[in-house]
Amino acid sequence: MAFPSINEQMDVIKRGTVDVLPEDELVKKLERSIKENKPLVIKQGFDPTAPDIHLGHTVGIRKLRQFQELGHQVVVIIGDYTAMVGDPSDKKSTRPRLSHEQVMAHAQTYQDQFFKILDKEKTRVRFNGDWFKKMTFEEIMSMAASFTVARMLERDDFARRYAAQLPISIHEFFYPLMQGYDSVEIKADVELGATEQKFNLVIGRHIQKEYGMEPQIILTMPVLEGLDGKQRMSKSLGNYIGIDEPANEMYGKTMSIPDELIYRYFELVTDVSAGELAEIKAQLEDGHTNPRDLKARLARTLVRMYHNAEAAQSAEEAFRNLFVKKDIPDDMPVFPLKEDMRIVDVMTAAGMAESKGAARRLIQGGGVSLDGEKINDPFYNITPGDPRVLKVGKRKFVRITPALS
RNA sequence: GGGGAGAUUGCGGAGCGGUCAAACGCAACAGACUGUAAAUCUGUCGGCCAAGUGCCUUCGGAGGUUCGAAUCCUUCUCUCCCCA
Repeated sequence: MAFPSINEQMDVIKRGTVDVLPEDELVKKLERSIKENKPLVIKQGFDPTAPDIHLGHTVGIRKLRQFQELGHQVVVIIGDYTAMVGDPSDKKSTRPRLSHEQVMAHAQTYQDQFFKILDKEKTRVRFNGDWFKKMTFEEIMSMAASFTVARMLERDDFARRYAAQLPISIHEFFYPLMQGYDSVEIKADVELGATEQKFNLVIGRHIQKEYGMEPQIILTMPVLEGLDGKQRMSKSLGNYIGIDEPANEMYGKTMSIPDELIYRYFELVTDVSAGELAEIKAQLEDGHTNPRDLKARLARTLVRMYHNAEAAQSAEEAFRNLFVKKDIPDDMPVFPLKEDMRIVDVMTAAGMAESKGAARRLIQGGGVSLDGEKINDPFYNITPGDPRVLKVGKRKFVRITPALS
């Protein structure tokens, strides 16, 4: 197999990348790979702590995909053992430890989703439990001996937690060591991770040296901000776009990102070419283009990537009808009504409000309408007559129909 | 091993015997304005009841004192700090 030239490879590798450390070593590795016609081993680890992959994860996965396209060997590590520790990076507290069963179940759904982006044939998947569960205590001690507490405490989050008098459990110190040891096991040439992973990635270099290996290159990718534009995209913060989400959801969520993120999303999570990227950037800055239109293009692009062109088209139409023309959506959940019910009861029963109190407050706050008419009376009675559309907030709709009994 | 401090409603953080479902800030939700963007302004922010000086659950867990406890006592669990 012929590899592209060093420059071509570096251009691809550096798109969107924050750090390549050290860059000259990477160039050397690439040179050697071309000379010996041998692919580099590219590693990225994933904690199967949450079962859904969202756009934030795809930043790294897509970089792996690019390496595959360049002809290199991608190894995805499922951190079944490390997940039981829980990565303390960027967390202010100890994560709950997961059971091995939970982890394995998550791992399966993870893999299904990986291959929406990665080429399955060209990907090796390894579980780090494969080697960790066989380790003797002696081996664990020698691994632990390769690193000092002082260096461990240099790490930002540990330092912060220590200073803030928050608990740090000993087992959390194992996380970076284990991740580093994974690189030893698979003889990684390059390890990819988010910027917050930098410390862990550097430890990988350190440990590889301890084990007499050539250290890996570390490549850090930015952490993608979520829908709120401030915090990292994450499932637990609820500000994410999942790659398995229905087309309309995906489109709508994309439209709600702040304008400042439009370019970043194009750069990090879509395939638009370098030329198009430059054009988008220019349009965002020229003051003539409505950022909304670029955002719509982003939304279409994403839906096309994870669904298809028709879905993108219809999601866009649905979005326009709903929010530009303020029509009601075509599809909405149906609530069968058997007998008269008060509106607050319907809202709670249909899952549109957490409690009757909350429903009442929504009504009093003017957030509820029935067939387009604002309802102000929390005791309003709905009768199972004609089908009616109940709207709560901006985007919760339910169609009330008489129950067929 | 010894001594000290602490655990409050999503988070931070007041409260230190009744007036506490618990100040304030953040987040969140709804409304106005918009481009389901941002910023700003307004309202809400434990649950239940046709809604009131109403009832129920909540201030780490379990007991106790008291007419009355987030507040006092005992004990347990967890955390942090200092000493060894």
